[in-house]
Amino acid sequence: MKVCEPEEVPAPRRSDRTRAAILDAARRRFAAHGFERTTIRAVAADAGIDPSMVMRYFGSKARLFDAALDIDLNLPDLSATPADELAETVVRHFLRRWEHDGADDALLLLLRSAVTNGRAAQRMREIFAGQVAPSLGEAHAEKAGLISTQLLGLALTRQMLRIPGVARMTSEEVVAAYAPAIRSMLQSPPAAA
Amino acid sequence: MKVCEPEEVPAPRRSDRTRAAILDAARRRFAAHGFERTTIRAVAADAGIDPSMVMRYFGSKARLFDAALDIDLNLPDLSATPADELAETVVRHFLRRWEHDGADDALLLLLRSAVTNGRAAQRMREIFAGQVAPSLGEAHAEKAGLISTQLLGLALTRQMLRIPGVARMTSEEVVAAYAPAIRSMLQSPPAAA
DNA sequence: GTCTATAATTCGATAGAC
DNA sequence: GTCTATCGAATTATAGAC
Repeated sequence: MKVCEPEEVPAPRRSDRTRAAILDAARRRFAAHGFERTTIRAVAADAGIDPSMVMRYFGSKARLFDAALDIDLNLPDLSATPADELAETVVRHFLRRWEHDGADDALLLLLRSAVTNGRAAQRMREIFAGQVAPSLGEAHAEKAGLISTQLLGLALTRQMLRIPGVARMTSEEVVAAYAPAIRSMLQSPPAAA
Repeated sequence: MKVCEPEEVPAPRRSDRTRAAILDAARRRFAAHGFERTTIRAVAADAGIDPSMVMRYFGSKARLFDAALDIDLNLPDLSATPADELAETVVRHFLRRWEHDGADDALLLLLRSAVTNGRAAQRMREIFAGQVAPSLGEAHAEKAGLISTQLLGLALTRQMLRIPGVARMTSEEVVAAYAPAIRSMLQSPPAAA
């Protein structure tokens, strides 16, 4: 039995660390400035390596972008949460994320790119269908679009545009203001298709 | 009495038309792709003139951007609207705008630029303080931020990201889904500062 | 694997002819 | 007022040395 790797099991290649550093820097840059304003040079500088290494690992700026958009929102399973607690729970979940991660949050990264980039918008639709809707559980899956409006609107006004009336509220004030609106959406009958 | 101008009174200079064409093309480009992806060359091509004319009229890309962001949302005065009708009215107003103007709507132009451009975000805050809040009337001015979250979230999911669950609804289904949420926000007591 | 050097584009901005 | 021509800077991407 060879004991040459004291770290985790899945064989941490020597320069997977470089790859991860590039990806991390790219996500931060894309999140802060979107696709166009992000340069490979700046990503490489953040990662502490040479710009050509980015090309070597990811081939092109577009493929780096795709790799950066391969995102797991890491949502909790809310399918067992009682309907009357669901609204508060989901709002608190995202507020806590944004308090912790700030502008680096994966959802904000996607949002910032998706408004001017068709590929990012497509990825966002996939993520909402594959992660947000399942997280809410089958009972509320058809309301995922409506809930998304609330959460994305909140991300916009509070985290990105920083509109004073929303950005200055405390977390609990935000929960108190938005949870009733979300709850009313969960309770109302589904719209006919 | 000289009768050499058969048009409107305010003396339509010969090449105010050129200026207007540039501004119109710029607004469309900025709205579709944001600041960075918009090139002066493309704007000029859309307007049917030479790129150097854009420079002559506006000096720089940044000043063209500022001119394009000098926007009147043209909001109706809702201060006299009864509180229980306000929610439906404001949602219908924006849905009708977007049906008519599509992606060229001034609010969408601003939004698309504001998520990656600090100057556009600042302009958006000014416009919300100077146009949206006054439109709602003094009684609901402090709720302008919350209402903005709803409207911007709706703009995002329905017009820009086109998340299926929201984009496929009819106008009246959207009104029925969102108006109760907005109404509950207008009725709830203001959050403490 | 990492870096240097550079090719090939593209863009904002300027100068100047007509 | 409008256009031609072009500069200088920044960028993606490639080729190749070590």
